Amino acid sequence: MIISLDTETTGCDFAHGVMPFLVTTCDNSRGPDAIKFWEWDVDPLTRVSDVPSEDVVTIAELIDAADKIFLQGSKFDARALAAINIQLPWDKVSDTLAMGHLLASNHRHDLTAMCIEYLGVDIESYELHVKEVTRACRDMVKHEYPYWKIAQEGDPDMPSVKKSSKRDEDKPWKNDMWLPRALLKQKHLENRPIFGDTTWTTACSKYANADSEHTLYLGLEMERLIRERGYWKIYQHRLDLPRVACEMECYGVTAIGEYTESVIADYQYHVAESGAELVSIAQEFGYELELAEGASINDNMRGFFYGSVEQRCTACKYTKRIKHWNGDSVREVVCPKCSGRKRKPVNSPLVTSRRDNLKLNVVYGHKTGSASLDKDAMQEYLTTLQEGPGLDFIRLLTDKRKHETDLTYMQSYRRFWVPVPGAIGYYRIHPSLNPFGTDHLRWASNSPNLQNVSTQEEKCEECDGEGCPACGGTGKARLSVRACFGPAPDREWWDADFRNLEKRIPVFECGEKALIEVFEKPNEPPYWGSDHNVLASLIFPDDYWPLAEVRDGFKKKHLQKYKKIKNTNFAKQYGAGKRKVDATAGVVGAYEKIERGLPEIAKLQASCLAKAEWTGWVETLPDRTVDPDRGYPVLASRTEDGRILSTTPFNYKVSGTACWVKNTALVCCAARCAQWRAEGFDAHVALEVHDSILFDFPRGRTPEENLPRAMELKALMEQSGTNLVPSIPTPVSVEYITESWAKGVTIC
DNA sequence: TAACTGGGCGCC
DNA sequence: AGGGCGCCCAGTTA
Repeated sequence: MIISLDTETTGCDFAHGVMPFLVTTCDNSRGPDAIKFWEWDVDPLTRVSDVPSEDVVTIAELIDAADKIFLQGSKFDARALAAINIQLPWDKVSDTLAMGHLLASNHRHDLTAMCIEYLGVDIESYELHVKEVTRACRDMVKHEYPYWKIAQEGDPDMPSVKKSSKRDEDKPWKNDMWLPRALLKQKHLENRPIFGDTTWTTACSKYANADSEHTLYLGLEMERLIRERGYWKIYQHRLDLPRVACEMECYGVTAIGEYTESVIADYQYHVAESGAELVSIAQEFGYELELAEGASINDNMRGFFYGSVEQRCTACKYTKRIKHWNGDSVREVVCPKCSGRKRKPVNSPLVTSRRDNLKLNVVYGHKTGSASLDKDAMQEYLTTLQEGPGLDFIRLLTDKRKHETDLTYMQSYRRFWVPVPGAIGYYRIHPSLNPFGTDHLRWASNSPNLQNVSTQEEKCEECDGEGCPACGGTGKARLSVRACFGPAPDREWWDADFRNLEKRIPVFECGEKALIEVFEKPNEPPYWGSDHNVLASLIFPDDYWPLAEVRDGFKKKHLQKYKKIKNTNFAKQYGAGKRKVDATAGVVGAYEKIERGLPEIAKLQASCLAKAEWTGWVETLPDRTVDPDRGYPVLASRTEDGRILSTTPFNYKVSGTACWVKNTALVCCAARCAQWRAEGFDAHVALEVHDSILFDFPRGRTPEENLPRAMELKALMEQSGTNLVPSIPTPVSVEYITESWAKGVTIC
């Protein structure tokens, strides 16, 4: 028997007690009883659902009897079922989300969109109805039962709920689909008039049942397509990912409470202090500054940067500030407030006053052409402005924005964390992981996203060496946000990074000689293991070659040029086009010089583009252990007018392949950890960040005790690269962490 | 008030 | 026209 299954829950925050309140299944008998569902009451005061144990038994038996189970986003259902003590048998699972990504990596992968794409069926009406009903109920509850626990931003039990979010799942009403049933029940209990109509009671179950029914037929159709296109082996292999993601999510990442709290307090103090200083500088200019929150800039601040125009009514208190920083002309008009009103028009004139304030030159953003105040633009001001209050202002503001960004991150970690039992002062964060969440093969992570934890450390400004009183001789004014995380007291972390993974893949695939030398002869001239040096030799040959025999010779003598080369290299890696490459390098024709100097890479890029323009997609390098003939298909991006976005095919192929390597490594390492756990060694995979994997081990008595295990995982990771066709050496470096994530010790 | 867009910034 | 993501804020619009 083949079944599909769908769960509706009271939210996404499983670590905070979220529960399923509806389970629906559909089998492939096509009979009248194909669809079954169980809907449970949710206590409106606690949001705990009342799940009869006989229902749990029935559902477990049904799952047990099934040969195959179709799920849309199996990781979510696995976690929901785990909350009612049902273990999902992963070997039976087929996931329509995984299939949707395989069949069309950059299309929408929600059930509604995929039903339209693959079945030609529109099931949106069910969702729209349940949305309408739920929102109406939420409004009623807000007035009549204000003490009911409906989903709201700021509720500590539902940290992922956001007022306005792009993700549907995070929207408040999405968490309250149990509400219509509860509200109707309450009204009935109180003998109060029933509202709405009979469809209200069933809106949620009808929606859920439509989901499970369509998941079944969608799943069957998608499996057919995957077989037809020859990706069956790859699909089977990909099905390991949601299971691993589920394990990682359940385990989570530990954070150090005391440190996080003290850094938050420290940053808050600094932000408040620099904020006050900024206001006072503006005051010297006679300008009433209103600072924006976080790293953002508001119109008031823009007025201070570029000059402001203010209009005041001569008769009333009306004032209007006009942004003239973008060149808007100012028309003098009559006051809109006290002119032309009901009685007789007064026509009070407005008085316009202009101020120059900081009078910065506008730095234009490259995307929209509008004025930009990002950190690049700020950097421009920092280097061009002369000493004075203006420069002070920019310096302070740059700092404040950075601190505020870090602050919001840390505050969100605190919102999501839960105490670690038995480890006072330690907390665990369970970010949601989506192995199918990007346009290529990277994983997405949210609530919170631990893939963007800042690594940047702040230098001590008063530092004059060893005996510095400000920093204790460390040279650091503040540790990075990364220091908020670390292993629990009886644990240790091993952080394994693929070295230059995305750079190695194309180089070894096409055999570009100079770059292979970089990787194979890291301690020899002329490149000394640095691909920056290769670019330097191409773009600044006259500067580079005389110094090529000395390690870091070019870097030391031409630091500014070296920095430009480095940025150019990064821009190139992420797919920058000709104009941007030339601009970053500061050399006209830099792009061509690179192309001529690295002809094999250029050929590979061209062939990726040609393939994408012909077929619309590229394939990652095949994996001989999965399917030696096929790689994973990744659709290229297209411009608005339908052409292939020329920068994406190569980039997608390379980062897709890199992630394939990391994904296969992750699966192997997770399996190894599971084996160790079965043997009594409690090892876990805690996190992945695109080309790195973080392992959480029990603390050894010495750093060496668990080293062999770490080396075994390193070897497993490295094996993934050699499984590619062609085989690619993918060395892994390993850090050992006992205190905080910012203080790793490089082992190899 | 909610939904949406744009800009900014963190990571790889 | 510099790839991928998530999150936050400001400002506009329905």
